[in-house]
Amino acid sequence: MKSKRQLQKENTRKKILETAYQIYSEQGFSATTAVIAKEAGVSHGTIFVHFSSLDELLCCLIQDFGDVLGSEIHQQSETKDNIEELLKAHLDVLARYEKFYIRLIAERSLLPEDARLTFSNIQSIAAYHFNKVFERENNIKNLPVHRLFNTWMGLVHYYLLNKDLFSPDTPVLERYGSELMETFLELIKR
Amino acid sequence: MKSKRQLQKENTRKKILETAYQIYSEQGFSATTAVIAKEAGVSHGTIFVHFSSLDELLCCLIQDFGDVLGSEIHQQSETKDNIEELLKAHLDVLARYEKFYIRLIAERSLLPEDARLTFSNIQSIAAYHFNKVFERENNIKNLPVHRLFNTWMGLVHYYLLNKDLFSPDTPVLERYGSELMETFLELIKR
DNA sequence: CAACTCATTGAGTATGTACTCATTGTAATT
DNA sequence: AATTACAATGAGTACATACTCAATGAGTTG
Repeated sequence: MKSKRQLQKENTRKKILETAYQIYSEQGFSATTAVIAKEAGVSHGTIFVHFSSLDELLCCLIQDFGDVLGSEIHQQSETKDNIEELLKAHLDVLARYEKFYIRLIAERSLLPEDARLTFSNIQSIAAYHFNKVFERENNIKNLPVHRLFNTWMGLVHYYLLNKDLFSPDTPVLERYGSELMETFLELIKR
Repeated sequence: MKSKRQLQKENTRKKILETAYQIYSEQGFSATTAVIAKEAGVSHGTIFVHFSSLDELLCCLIQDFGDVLGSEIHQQSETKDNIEELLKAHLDVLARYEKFYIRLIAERSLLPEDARLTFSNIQSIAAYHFNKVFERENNIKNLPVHRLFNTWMGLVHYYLLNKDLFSPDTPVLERYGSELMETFLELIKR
């Protein structure tokens, strides 16, 4: 049985993480502790009671996010056994976290080392499922699977990173998801 | 006839811009004025004699760079009339400015508005030449040219942005340029 | 209910960095 | 030669932001 205090502490921590997720999604990772604290409804100092530094908060957040995203991609991909469904599942998951995911890939170069690892992990999970499905397929271009995978990732990320050009107001994947799939499927067809 | 003073002033300005280009290429755009001044061998305040703010320096630099890169891509592409040569010319130019170009696409989201426009212009020039060459070609997949272009750009940028994974020590395009071309050419083949 | 624990507070500190400006020395002008 | 113009200087300022810590008051314990 948890005491009232423990619960409150956990709630505060969770509240900070959730708020940071929202703020970072909207403003990018240069958002300040002051903004996060205010929005979370806690005092400035409280953040540093729960996290020893901004970097640690960032790492926890991205780690958590990576875990969720990774497991979602895994789950969604697990049951798919044709390429089209796999791509669709992939895009569906990304679409659900689009804003944060864009920030992640757009500002990756400025993030702490740990955060980049998280990102690599997500890629690995996706790559794994790609391999499984693509190897079985034989009506596609004869290219190493990892090159096809990189082409797909490149295409998706290119649209996400250039959201301001492609789709400034509505989510990119909502608007262009099917076009991306269509293009890729057409390209890999033998 | 330019006076000694004018010449010195122009030289100093040029020196600052060149140094900034080098420093930003190595350290990214979060490098400080102090570092640039020191490396350029001028005092801190001199930077602000020539540029009213860091943002202005950045914009001048990126503008100049965009002009050079754009005109090089234009020149190199002008004479090419088959896809393979065009892709090669494109990669050759990018390879020559690889470090700076990577910083540009990696940190684009944090750059001032003007800088992003520059980037769009470069893309437009490349897109123009793509159109010219691709329209003539008829042994390729039946997809709108802009989608093929985006696929190519996505693929190239994906490798550049993940240089730390693909090729941490040597330039990415030197190592993977031909693989990228080969992949793309195979994909678009009907 | 008294003593104690501890999550929270927020004014205060430390640090980093863009930008200023009075001063200086050299080139241009008279 | 004397005067003026001005490029360059660098110590100093303003400001933003991560992080600290003594004080607080509600929760827990005996």
